[in-house]
Amino acid sequence: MTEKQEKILQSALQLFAREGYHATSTSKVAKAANVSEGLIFRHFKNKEGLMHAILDEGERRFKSLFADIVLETDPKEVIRKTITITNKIDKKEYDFWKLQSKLKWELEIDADKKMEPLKMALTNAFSKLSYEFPEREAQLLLLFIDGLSTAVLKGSELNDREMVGFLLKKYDL
Amino acid sequence: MTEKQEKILQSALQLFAREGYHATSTSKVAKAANVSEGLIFRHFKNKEGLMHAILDEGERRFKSLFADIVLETDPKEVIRKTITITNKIDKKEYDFWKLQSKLKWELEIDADKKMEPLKMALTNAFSKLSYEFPEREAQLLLLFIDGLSTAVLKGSELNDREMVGFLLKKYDL
DNA sequence: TATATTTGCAAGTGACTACTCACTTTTTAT
DNA sequence: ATAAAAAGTGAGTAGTCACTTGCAAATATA
Repeated sequence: MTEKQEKILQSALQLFAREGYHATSTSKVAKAANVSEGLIFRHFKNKEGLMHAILDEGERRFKSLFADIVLETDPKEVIRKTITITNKIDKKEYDFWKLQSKLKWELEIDADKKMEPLKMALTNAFSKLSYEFPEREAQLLLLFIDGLSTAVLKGSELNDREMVGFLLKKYDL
Repeated sequence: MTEKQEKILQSALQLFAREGYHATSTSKVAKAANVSEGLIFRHFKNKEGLMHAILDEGERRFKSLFADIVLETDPKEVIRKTITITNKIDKKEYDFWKLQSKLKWELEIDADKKMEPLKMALTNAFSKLSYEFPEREAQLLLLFIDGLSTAVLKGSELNDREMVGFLLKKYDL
C-alpha cells in the first residue's frame, strides 16, 4: 500500500461519509487526495472497487469490535460489553462508522448477518441467566444498540453515556 | 394536482426509495412516469423541489401517525400505542416510509425534532406510572421503536410482531 | 366565442460523470 | 548497471446530468 493509495482511501472515506457515495465524484476524491484521477482507477479498478476497499476495512473493524464479546464466557460480562460497545467508538473514527451506516442504506447492504455471532453470544448469555425468552432478549438488546449507535452517529443530542448507564442498571450490571 | 403531476410524484417516490435520491436522475423519473422531462421542472422547479414535495407529504403522515398517541390520556395506552406503532405501517406504504428513513441518511435530515411530541407524551406516561426515570424510559422506548422500524424497512428477517408482543409483556400491557 | 392561463412536449444547453489511454517517473529484481 | 514492473500523470472519451427554451395543445375564464 503506497502513500498515495492510502491518501485516496482516506479522502474517499471522508467524502463518502459526509456527502454520500453517489454525491461524491471520483474527480472530487482525486482533488482531495492530491493525486491524478487516473490513479484511482489504476489502484481500485473503478469507483465501486474504491468503495469496496473501504467496506472491507469496515468488515475487519466490525469483527474486532465483536471478537472480545464473543469469546467472553461470563454471561453478565457478555451483556455488559454489548451495552457499552458504543463507548468504544472513538470520536476520531466517526466518519468511518458513519459511512458504514450510511452505505447500508444507500447501497442496501445487509448488516444482519454480521451481527449473527453477537446475537448467538447474547442468546447464550441470557440463557445461562435463566431468562424466559433468551433469543428475544438478545434481539431486543441488539435493537437498542442499533438504535443507540445510529442516534449517536447521526449527531443526535441524546446523552448516550447516560443511556448506557441506564441500560446497565436495567440489566442489573 | 393534475394526473401527470401525481404520476411524477409516485414514480419519484418509488425510484428515490429503491435507488436513492442521487442515484435517480430526473430523466429516469420522467420515463417511469411517462411524461417529458421538462414537465418535472415546470411543476416542481427543480429536483430538490420534487423531493421536498414528497418530504412534505411525509411530514403530514408522520404527524397523523403520532396524533392519536399524543392525545391519549391513559398512560398505559400511550405506551401500548407507541410500541404497536410499527403494526400500523401498511406494506403498500413501505416505499414511502423507506424513503423517509433513507433520506434522513442521504440528505442528513434530522428526525429527532419530529419525535419530540411523542417523547413528551411518553415521558408523561412513565411519570404517571411512577417510573423512577421517566425521561430515560421514554428515550429508551423510542430507541427501540427506531431500531425496530429500521429493521423492518430494511427488510430484516426478524419477526416484528413477535418482538412487539414481547415488549408489551415487558411493560405489563 | 374570444382570450388568457395552465399543461405539456421535444430538442436543445453547458457542465459534469466515470473511465481510458499514451506516456513518464519511480521502484524492484537480477 | 539494466531490464522489467509498478506507480503516477494529464489530456482525452462518450455519455449522462440537471435544467432551459420555444412552441403547441388543452383548459379555464370572460
